[in-house]
Formats: sequence, structure tokens, C-alpha cells
Amino acid sequence: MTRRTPKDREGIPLAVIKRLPIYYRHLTELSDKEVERISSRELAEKIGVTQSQIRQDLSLFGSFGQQGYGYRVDELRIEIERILGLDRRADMVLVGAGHLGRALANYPNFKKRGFNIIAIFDCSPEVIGQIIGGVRVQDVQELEDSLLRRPVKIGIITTPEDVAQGIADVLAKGGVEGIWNFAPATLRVPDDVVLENVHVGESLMALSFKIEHKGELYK
Amino acid sequence: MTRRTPKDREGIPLAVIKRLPIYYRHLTELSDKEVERISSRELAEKIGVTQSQIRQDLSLFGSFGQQGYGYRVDELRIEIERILGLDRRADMVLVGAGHLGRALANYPNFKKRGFNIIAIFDCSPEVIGQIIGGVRVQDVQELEDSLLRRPVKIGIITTPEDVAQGIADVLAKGGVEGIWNFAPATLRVPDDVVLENVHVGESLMALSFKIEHKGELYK
DNA sequence: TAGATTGTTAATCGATTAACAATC
DNA sequence: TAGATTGTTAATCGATTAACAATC
Repeated sequence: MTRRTPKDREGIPLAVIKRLPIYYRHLTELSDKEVERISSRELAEKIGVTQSQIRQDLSLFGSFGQQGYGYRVDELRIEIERILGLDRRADMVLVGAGHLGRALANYPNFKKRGFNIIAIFDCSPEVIGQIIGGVRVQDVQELEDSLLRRPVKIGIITTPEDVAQGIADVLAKGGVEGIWNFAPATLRVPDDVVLENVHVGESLMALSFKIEHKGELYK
Repeated sequence: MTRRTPKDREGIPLAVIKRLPIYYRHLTELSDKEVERISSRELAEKIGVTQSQIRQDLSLFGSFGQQGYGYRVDELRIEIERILGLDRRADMVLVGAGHLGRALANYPNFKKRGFNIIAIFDCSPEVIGQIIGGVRVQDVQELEDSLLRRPVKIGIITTPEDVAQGIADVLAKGGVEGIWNFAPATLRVPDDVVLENVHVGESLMALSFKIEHKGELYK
């Protein structure tokens, strides 16, 4: 098992980054079932990709397998956990306590994985003061101060579109390392802040497209 | 303005399908601001892609612009609306009335766009009978019969992972054209059913990766 | 007309797949 | 050892970008 240092590579394709969590999910499943080893061929079949792709993807980060044997499931799972940064703790603040914000605040798996919502903000007087997922909702006016007092790694935006950019600016100024954006907006953030979007509406439109063009080919 | 017929093309890349809703969102915004025309250069700058990409993408569906002038914003918006199938009505059923399911059922923009949740199902006795987003939650046992009585275009899965495949099977058997899956599972569906996943947990892991590897390059 | 911008073809770039030597 | 499977290089495939003739 050899790990690769960053210097070895020019950059990790976004497509690979998107596949790593899928590998991780399947390996966790196998690990829970106490499967000890798996070959790239077997894993590929389970996931629905090519075995080449799995080996190529993993090779960007090191050599985790053994010729003639395959991969030790739990060892590979832990390596990917480390590559994804899931072995580190990440405090988060959530801005926007609407239905989606509530759903995220109540999602138990985040805490289990070390992703911890330590504060929730909203602008509505009826919502401020409520307890959601064990956390009291604060006035969004206090967001800036809160970040000064206690910096967090990740800011979650579940606000309406029209205020999302303003919140992103406050979060960036407050020193978050990443923004997880659920608002249907193209946010501009400084270079040192990473942005990950979940655009639910766009996903539904993509589904609609696929249905309408089902007869025709698409890739 | 010329539309292209399906026969002209070999298939639409998934990457293009994912960009169409983004174009649509920006054009809607411009249209709301009563902007009349826009060039591919201006639109590209606004969205953060190349002008080549916009023209190349659109050319897969037809010729919607005018040399020397650009595109009529509202005309192009309506064309993309049509391409995405947003001009047609789509009835949906939602299975799994947890926090995420509630959030979706309460999202007003779906109905506005013709996506209509006509039934909600859950397995928990405490939840069955509740009214969510104006719709009464039914026992998931009744899902199969319900689909027989009233077919729907789209099935939404917001259940836990372990029952997601079973629900997908019932939905597919019940004749849905597409499944919008929020469960962290790799679902297998028949060829004539299209699948669109929203994997929130995987998105968070991707964000985590980007943060951890921020110093290093990735694309 | 002159200038601007499209639609499309050609060139480039990057990602996926195939193949195979290395080796457990 | 013989068989299996990795890690990696080479070949293929596809998507993005550049360039430009057509034309509004």
C-alpha cells in the first residue's frame, strides 16, 4: 500500500472527485457485510463502471491493492475516507431554516461522519429562537459576529435565491473554507473558498429532459 | 430560428443536459429584468462558461440566434423551456415523508413549473393521514394500487436507503417514466425508466475533498 | 455598407477504456 | 508454481475550445 503525494500529480479531475464518494459508499456497505476482499472487476460490476476506471481513479492517490488478490475492503474504505477528509471534524453553520434547512439540520448521518452543525441562522422573527435539530436558530444579523467568535469550516446556504450571494459574501469574509450552496444561484466566491452546489431544481429539469427525449439517444 | 429534429444527431451529451437548466435559469432572470437581447459572449460571461460552449450546446437543438445580433432573450428562454419539457405537465408521487420529503412537498416552485405532487406515501403509522403540502399521506402499501388507478410520470424516492430499491421496483412496475431518487443508493431500473439521482451526502463528501485538497490542484 | 455575431468545422484537450508487464 | 489481479502505459473516444465563413 503506497500513498501518493500531491507533487506526483497535475490535478484530480472533478469526475474522479464525484466518483470517490460512490466508491466509499459501496465499500462501507461491503465492510458492513464483513466482506474482506474485492477485486476491481467485482467492485466495477457492483457499481456499474469499468474496472479500468476504478484502478485508474485509485492510482491517482496511491497503490492500495495487491496483484493477484485485489483490495482489502476495509483498508481501501479507510484510505478513501482519508482522501475525502472524512477522518477530520468539520464544523458547519446553516443559513436559512426553511424546510430544506430543517431537513439538513435533522439529518443524523452528518454528525456521525464528523460534520457538525453548530449554529443555524434565519431572518424570520417567527423562526428565530426555535430549536431545530438541537440547535437554537439565531438572527442572521448575528452571523458575522458568530463567525468571528467561532470560525467554522463550512457554510451551508439554504436561503432563497435573492439573498444567497449576500450570505456567501458574509460567510467568505467570516473565513469559511467551503460553501455548500442549495440556493438556485451562481455564486461568486473568492479563490480560496471552495463552492459545492446542490441544485435540486436543475436536477428535476434534467430528469424532465431525459423523459421527454427518452426515445431519442442521449449519453 | 430553426429547430433540429432528433434524426440530425447521435445523442446529447449528459454534460449538455446538465447545462441547459443553468442557461434556462439565467435567461429567466434576464427575461424578468426585461432584457431583450443577449450575445453568447455576454451570456457566457454571466454564467462563467465559454461562448463557444453555449453556441455549440444550442446548435445541438437548432439555430435560435441571429448573426450580428445575438439571441432574443425571451425567445431563447421559451425554446429551452420546450427542450427541457417544462411546457408539459408532469404528475408525481412522493414516497417517504421524512424531513426531505416534506421539504420537497412544500416547495412551491414545482407546481409553478407544472410538476405536481398528487400523492404522498409513507410506512409510519404516525405519518400516514397527515396533510403535507396540501396532500394526505397514504400507506405505502397502497402505492401499487394508486399507480394502477392513476398513472404518474415521475416517482420521487425520499426513503431510507434500504427500502429504496423496493420502492423503485414498485414505481417502475406501476409505469412511471422517470424516478427522482434522493436515497443514497445505486438503483437498478428497467431500460425504459430514466433515473436521476440527487445524492446530497456525496455532494458533502465532494466538498470535503475539495477543502482538504485546496492547496493542491484539482480541475 | 461596416461591424457584430452566429452556426459550424477543425483543432485541441482531457477523460475513459484497453492492454499488458509486473508480481502477489 | 500457475492463476489472478494490480498499476500503468498506450489507444481510443468524446467533449471543449478556437477559428472563420456566412450573414444579419
